[in-house]
Amino acid sequence: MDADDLAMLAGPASAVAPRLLGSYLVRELNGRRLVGKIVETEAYDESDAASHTFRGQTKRNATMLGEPGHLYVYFTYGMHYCCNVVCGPAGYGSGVLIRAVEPVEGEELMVQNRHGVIGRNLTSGPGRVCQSLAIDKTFDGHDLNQPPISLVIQPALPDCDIIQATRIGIKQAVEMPWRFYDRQSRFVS
DNA sequence: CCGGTGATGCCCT
DNA sequence: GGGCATCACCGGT
Repeated sequence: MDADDLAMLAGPASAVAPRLLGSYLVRELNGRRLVGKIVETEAYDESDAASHTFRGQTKRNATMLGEPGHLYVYFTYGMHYCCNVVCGPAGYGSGVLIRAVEPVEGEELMVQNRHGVIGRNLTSGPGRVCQSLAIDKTFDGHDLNQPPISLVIQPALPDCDIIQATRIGIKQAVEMPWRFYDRQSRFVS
């Protein structure tokens, strides 16, 4: 990421979320590279009742109020990790949940991380993304400009390929249309 | 293909 | 002590 990319991430989550479609999440693991193309995202913002930051800063969500371009990882439902790209200015709690990626490189190792799951279910869903790329809470706060997890921004998808919809799995603010996915991808949750 | 449900642990109230 | 930004598995279609 260069200075322009970081400036983009400092913008509002609802603008960053569609902009991240088509970019790459790169994970270096055991000397190998795992690359996933981001194909589904959701925006979360402190003005938003579904967001972890809605009720202010806590020990769990502190990363989300930090510097844009870092990774916010949280644990949920007793067994899954989910990861977000922190966005917005420092001090403002917002981020973009990575809900699905498409394997681009290192698919065999992703399958191994997922205990043999193959096909669409390999990486379609936020818990699956983290498991396939071996991302856990130890990476909460990680700078996405540094190995072993980095974000490589690609050109924006054309508008005609971006579908906007309501978010999944939440009980608050269900009507906000802050989920975005790539129409061309079969790896959407 | 679809909906229901059990698993399971941490954070917040 | 309740609730959760989920997943895998099961059964019925």
